[in-house]
Amino acid sequence: MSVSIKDVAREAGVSVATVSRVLGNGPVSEALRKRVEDAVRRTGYRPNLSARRLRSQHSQTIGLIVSDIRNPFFTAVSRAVEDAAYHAGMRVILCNTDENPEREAMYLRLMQEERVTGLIFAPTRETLGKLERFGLDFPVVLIDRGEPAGLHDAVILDNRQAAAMLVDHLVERGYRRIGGLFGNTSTTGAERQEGYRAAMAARGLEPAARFVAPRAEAAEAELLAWMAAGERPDAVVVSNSLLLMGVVKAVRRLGLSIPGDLGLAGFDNEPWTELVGPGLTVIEQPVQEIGDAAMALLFERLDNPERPVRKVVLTGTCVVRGSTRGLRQPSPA
Amino acid sequence: MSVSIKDVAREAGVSVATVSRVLGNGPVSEALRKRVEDAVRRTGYRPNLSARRLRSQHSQTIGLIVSDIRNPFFTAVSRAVEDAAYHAGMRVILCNTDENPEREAMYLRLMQEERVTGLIFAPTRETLGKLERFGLDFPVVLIDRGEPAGLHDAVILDNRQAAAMLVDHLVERGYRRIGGLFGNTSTTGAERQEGYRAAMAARGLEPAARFVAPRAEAAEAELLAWMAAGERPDAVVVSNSLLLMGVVKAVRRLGLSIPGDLGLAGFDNEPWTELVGPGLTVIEQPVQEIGDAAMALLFERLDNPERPVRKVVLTGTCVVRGSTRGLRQPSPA
DNA sequence: CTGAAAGCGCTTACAG
DNA sequence: CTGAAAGCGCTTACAG
Repeated sequence: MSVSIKDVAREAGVSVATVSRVLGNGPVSEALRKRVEDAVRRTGYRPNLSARRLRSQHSQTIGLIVSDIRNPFFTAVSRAVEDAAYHAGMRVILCNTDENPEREAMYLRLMQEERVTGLIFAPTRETLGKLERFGLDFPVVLIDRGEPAGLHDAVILDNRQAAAMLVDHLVERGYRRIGGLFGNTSTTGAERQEGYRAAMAARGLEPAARFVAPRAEAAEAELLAWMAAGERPDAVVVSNSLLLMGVVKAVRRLGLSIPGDLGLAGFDNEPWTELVGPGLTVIEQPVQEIGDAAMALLFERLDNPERPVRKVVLTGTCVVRGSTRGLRQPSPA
Repeated sequence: MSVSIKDVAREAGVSVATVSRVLGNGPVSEALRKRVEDAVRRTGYRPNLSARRLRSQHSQTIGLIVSDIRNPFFTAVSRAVEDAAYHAGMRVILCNTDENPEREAMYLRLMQEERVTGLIFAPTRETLGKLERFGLDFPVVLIDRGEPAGLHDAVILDNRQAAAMLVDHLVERGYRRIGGLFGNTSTTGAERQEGYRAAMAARGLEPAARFVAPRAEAAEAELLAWMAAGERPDAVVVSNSLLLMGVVKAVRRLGLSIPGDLGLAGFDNEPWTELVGPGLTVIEQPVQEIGDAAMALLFERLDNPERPVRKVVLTGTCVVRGSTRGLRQPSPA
């Protein structure tokens, strides 16, 4: 079919070993190197990566398994990972699980069949709990969700502190009945709920946390139900941007004004959060650093498989916008 | 290192050929099949895909090269492609070019080295013009940008008609000085500009088209400059969602109201377009169908390399929202 | 149905 | 610096 290293060798009048050395920067005389390079050009030769990987036993491949690349947090992280990978001459296999444990299992098997060099993985709680059973024989770095185990290197945000920041900010702006809406599949949602709860307790306020599936429609429905019930919150903390979008939709349908009728603060500084209503107050994660740190941990682990497990905890930034400006002043009676 | 087919054969007391047949659904007696399956379980064997691909000469791999997976149009298309691919037992290699011809060239070479079964590609105009020089020996289906050549199968939107729809809609809503802002690297931008221009001419209106790099910041800067100049448009047609975002930012900075001071209509029905201001009027592309059609063209081409080149042209839908509701009525003098 | 053997396209000690 | 040869882990005619 396509031209192989043998064809190039014949064309250049050298052995295949010499061709291989030219391609791999081995020691070759200038004269032969020139002849081989010409032959490569004439034949349009392209090395067969499957053969190279098989023979060299190096896949030069990093696996990256996330819940959904459409989540801008993962989009940004994946770009950082890819950049670092290509810098190191490696490729990246990207997989979306939609938080589905069956898909996670399928992709973990794929990673083994591809003989990946290492894996960067944002698992569901369920899969995280039984990760050891997969018998992975390559290093794994967890991102976004590292709790509670200490079996793998991990890069995570201080989710409790970040959620608490949002609560503290809302309290300072005069909100008191602050509800919390969290995703129910990841450890991230659980940790943010803990930070929310702790901050509320520290202020002597009554927490009101709800959990939903990580989809905008679920958040929208939940908020509609919530506002229809008796105990309306005057502000809501939301644990990710998908849910945040659903909340904004619900607020629109109800004809409520932000921040006058409802304060709103959430996670992830996506481009659109600046453009919606008065702008949404959000926690910005250091996505570039998260991707960089994950790759750094992976390479260090490859260098030294025996080094103790390490967890890198990064801190988010609170980007304050109009959505938390304060409640509408009640008109004098 | 890891367990190979030989280890499984030894463990099961059969030949490697039999193990291979069990894995590949070849003809094997029930008794041996059972022994092999047990041995696979005990050893935790996972086939080596590099070896399988090399020997079988089937990579079972589809290449997908797009400008930026963060562009929700490509995100949606890629999900459709991946679903179809996994249905056919194939994997997908996804590459982002950022509309950079050098990256496109690099990835085209990679596709050859991976010996992909076929490629789905959204090229820049520059690369499209010299695609033949790469000597690709696998079928290519172009998406999003197929003009002008007829050398490859392609799935495209009727961009001229879609842009004309937006112009017609704006005219019906009373806008007259309708500007157009287009991306300058893809054929898509060029075609939408043609549709815009034709529709304006048909209405006897003066077109005012501007081209910018496909980034939000470029669109923002361009619109700021535009509104500062003498001839202000009363509405703008924008050729993609990245630019649309930049335009919204500029409008906010200028303190203009949509649709009262400026009508706004663009491309791609992303979730956030519903949430910004009064909602943005956009063209929705049939993304699922585009992905499906591309995969169908690819498989048909693999079945029959000799069939004539085919181009599938799909039509967009105009989703009308508040951003084109009409100009503010001038207050009576 | 089953096994022995060849070979996919490379890389890499091993000699020279 | 260079080449002949072995072998990575599979699949697939070829016999039986």
